[in-house]
Amino acid sequence: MRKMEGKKEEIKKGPWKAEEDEVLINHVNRYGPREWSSIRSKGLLHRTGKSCRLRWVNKLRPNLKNGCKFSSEEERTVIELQSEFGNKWARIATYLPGRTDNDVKNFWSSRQKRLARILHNSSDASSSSFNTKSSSSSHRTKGKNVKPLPQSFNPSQGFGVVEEEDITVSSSSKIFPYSTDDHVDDETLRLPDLGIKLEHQPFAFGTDLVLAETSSFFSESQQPNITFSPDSRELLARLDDPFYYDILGPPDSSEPLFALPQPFFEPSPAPRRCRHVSKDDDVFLDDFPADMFDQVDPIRSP
DNA sequence: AACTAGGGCAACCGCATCTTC
DNA sequence: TGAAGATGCGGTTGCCCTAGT
Repeated sequence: MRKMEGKKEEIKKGPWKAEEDEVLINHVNRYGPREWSSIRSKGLLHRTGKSCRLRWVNKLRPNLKNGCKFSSEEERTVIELQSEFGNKWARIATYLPGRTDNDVKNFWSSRQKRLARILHNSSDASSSSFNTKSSSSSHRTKGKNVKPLPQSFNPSQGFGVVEEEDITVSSSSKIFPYSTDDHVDDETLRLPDLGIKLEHQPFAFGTDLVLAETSSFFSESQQPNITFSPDSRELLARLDDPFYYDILGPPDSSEPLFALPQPFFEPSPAPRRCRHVSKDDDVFLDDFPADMFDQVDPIRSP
């Protein structure tokens, strides 16, 4: 702050120029990746030390995979590690050579946004068929011409509200507000269309568990055409393990669960519990595994 | 061709932690 | 031992590009 007392120090912000990069690289070559603040104090650049460090770490460091999309292997790694560590991007990035914490963070953020949009559209679509058995064609919508989701449903009608401390998610949570006789449309997102029965299953469960529940929930005539990826099948096989559900801990446990052996879809160290369904869609998304749709193969159109 | 929504990405901000004096 | 500065990290913002309408 003392520096600010004299002439007003001009700190440059915004995109980096090639000349600035060159200066920064030269500095690192000479002194190593440290003493970032000295870059400004020496008058080499009018950037803060933080800015210099960030530029080096995210763009100029050798062996970075700049402009290269995440491979499926990297995606899987991120998903698994995120479920294990939570949003510890720097830590996760150490498992991904050539990737920075910013890369991982951006990747995850994009993914979350995509999921949120999908869920939102799906939720909207569902509301248009609420209590309207003949309205199955409205599932075809992709976020258009849909009514807002009712804030509360009658569980007896196949809908319901997840109350605070309520660990039972019936088929009627806001996430899956579908009546079992809703038509499963091939153009809409599969999962929420399935009328899923999710009793005693916190939101943290992944798609595969959900689908496993689903398969026993539908009558034979209602069985949707679901295909499973090899990974999904593997996970489904784990359902035979009687202790598998226990990894989530007791429903009212306030202890974090991440210390326990985890499958790869435990997204947050926060205790998994169903929260009150808010009007704000984003709230429930926080409790949702972002990779919930990843292992669902598309349903073939008839 | 113009407009819009969504995705990807770079960079900034605020806070936490570490290091140095 | 405490204060100040440096560094690290996660969240957020804003810009640009592209595809769809």
